[in-house]
Formats: sequence, C-alpha cells, structure tokens
Amino acid sequence: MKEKAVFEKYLADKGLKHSKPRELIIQTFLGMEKHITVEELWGAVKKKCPSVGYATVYRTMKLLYESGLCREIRFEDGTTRYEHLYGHNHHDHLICTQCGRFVEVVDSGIERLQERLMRRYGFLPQSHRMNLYGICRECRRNKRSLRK
Amino acid sequence: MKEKAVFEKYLADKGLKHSKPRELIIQTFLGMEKHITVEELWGAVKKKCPSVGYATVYRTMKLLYESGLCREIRFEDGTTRYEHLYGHNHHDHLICTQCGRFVEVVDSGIERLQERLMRRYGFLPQSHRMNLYGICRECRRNKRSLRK
DNA sequence: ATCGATAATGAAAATCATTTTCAATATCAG
DNA sequence: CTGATATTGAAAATGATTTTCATTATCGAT
Repeated sequence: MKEKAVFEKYLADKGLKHSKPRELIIQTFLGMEKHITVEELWGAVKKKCPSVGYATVYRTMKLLYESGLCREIRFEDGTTRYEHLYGHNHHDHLICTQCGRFVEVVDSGIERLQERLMRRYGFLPQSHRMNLYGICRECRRNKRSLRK
Repeated sequence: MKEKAVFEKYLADKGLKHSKPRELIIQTFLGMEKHITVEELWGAVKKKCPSVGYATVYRTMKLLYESGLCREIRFEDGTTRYEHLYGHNHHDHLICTQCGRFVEVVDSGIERLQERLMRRYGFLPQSHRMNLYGICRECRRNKRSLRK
C-alpha cells in the first residue's frame, strides 16, 4: 500500500492537512475498479458515509491527480474517468465500441515507433495517449451488445 | 468542392432544408484553419453576419459531424475542437505541450502494429485516436512558450 | 406566385459536469 | 488548549452545450 505514503508526502509538501472524508474517498477509489467516474465514486463513498459532499470528491480527485496517483481520461463522448496510476505503468487502451469493455495494453514496437516519429518531426517526446476502437471477441460472438 | 455535394446529399436523405445561416457557417468552417473551436467559428461567422446565433453554429457542426465532414477532438484540457474531414485521410496528432502547435501525421508502421495488436486481443479493428505530446523544435530553441 | 406543412432560426432558459464561495468545522504545530 | 489555517458540505456560480419556444424561412404541391 505505497499509494498511502505517496499521498502523505504530497500533503506534507504542500502543507495540507489530513481529514476523514479525504481518507475515505481515497480508500474507496483505490479499492474500486479502474476507470471510475466521479459520479460512480461518489455513489460508493456515500454508501459508507452519506454526508460526504460531491465537491469534496472532486477536490480529492484533483489532489490524487496532482500527486500522480491517478490519471484523467477524456473519452470521445465527453465523459471523464479516473484510473489508478500508482504501480501501473503507462499503457494504452483497447476499447470495445459495442460493450465498452476495456483492455490495457502496451506494445513495445508501437512505443518505439512513436518515439521515432516524434523525433523525426523535431519533437522531444513526453507522453502520448492512444485508444484503439474495435469490436471484442465476445460481442462478435454474441452479435448483441451488452452496453456498459 | 465536393464537401458541398456530400452535405447536400445528407440534407436530402434526412429530409432537411437549406438555409442561409447554415450555408454561411459551413462555408466559413471549410475556409478556416483546421482544429477550430465552436467559439472561434462563431466569431468568424458573426463578422459576416452578426445575427447568426450561437446555437445555430452548434447545430450546424453537429450536422457536419453526422454527415461525416468533420471530426470532434476532445483534448486533455477539456476543450473540444472540430477539424475538416473530407478529403483528409485518417491521421494522428503530434502536439507541442508548450505552444500548442499541431502536426498531422501518419506512420504506416504504427498503423500496421495497431491492427496487429487489436487482432491479437480478439478485437475487430475499427478506428483509433492517437495523440503524441512533446516539445517542438521551435519551443526548445526559443526556450519560451508561445502559448496558443 | 401562393399555400401549407414543417424545418430552421435567434434568444433565452435549461442542462450537465465541474468549480467556487462561504460560513461552520476540523486539524495541527506550538 | 489555542490560534492560524486548511477542509468541509451545501448552495450558488461557471462554462460549455442543448433545448425550448415563438417566429420566420424553405419547398413541394397547388
């Protein structure tokens, strides 16, 4: 559970304080599936403590983001989701356009070509975001979408 | 100017009508740089005809999108931009994190590996979105950002 | 050309996700 | 324990986008 330590350090460095709601939100986030919506996270948090406010969840996610523990993903449909980052290395996503299922992948060949491509255009590579869309095996087999 | 024809056909198929504002917005969009914000487009349109409403620009962009003439791009910072699509083949973006400059690129090697990667995971490939972030040559040289 | 059905318009109001404000409360170093 | 200040929940504010609505424009049939 190193995430805890990373966050503690972030708070200390910034001169921020501890708090119960924050604690709860972070624990909940870390315990949930990846690719969570603020809405979904709030729902889970309220089950444990109904008094926690919506804004606090947003505020906490921002802290988590700034401390490098999560990452914001904006999808084409406009929704924003958060995913754990600590211990998770960089990866890209395969996304099923039928059922929404995700797979996290890394392809070293692609990574290498991306670097090379950037350099060829005079860029100093920093990061990238790659989403590949298609229809997953199950959906092709079932021929019906499961949606969400 | 095939775009015109494509759009005409789309209107006809949907039983929609022609209109001056629509005409104006589309012409303006096609004549502008790529990667335009609705705000920016509205500004340009109002110069030619100040009475055109904000909502109409949104409505028209949606039509253009549906007719396949433009594409919506959501950036990490949450802004949405539209880019021409007709006649433009698929491409990805190199984006300078300092000045925001764009380069459109296609790397056949990457494309090939992407396909292969999807199939390896049982996906039927449909499309993808890839943004590569880094610092462009000019920004590294000037050591100061130009921002926008 | 005129009519009538209906699509399109601008302006304002409504939504939706996210952020900020604010007064009350909690945290923590001294 | 105390004071300085960070945090909170609730409500209001924001910003982007969408919808509503009464009015106007389009277009096929007359």
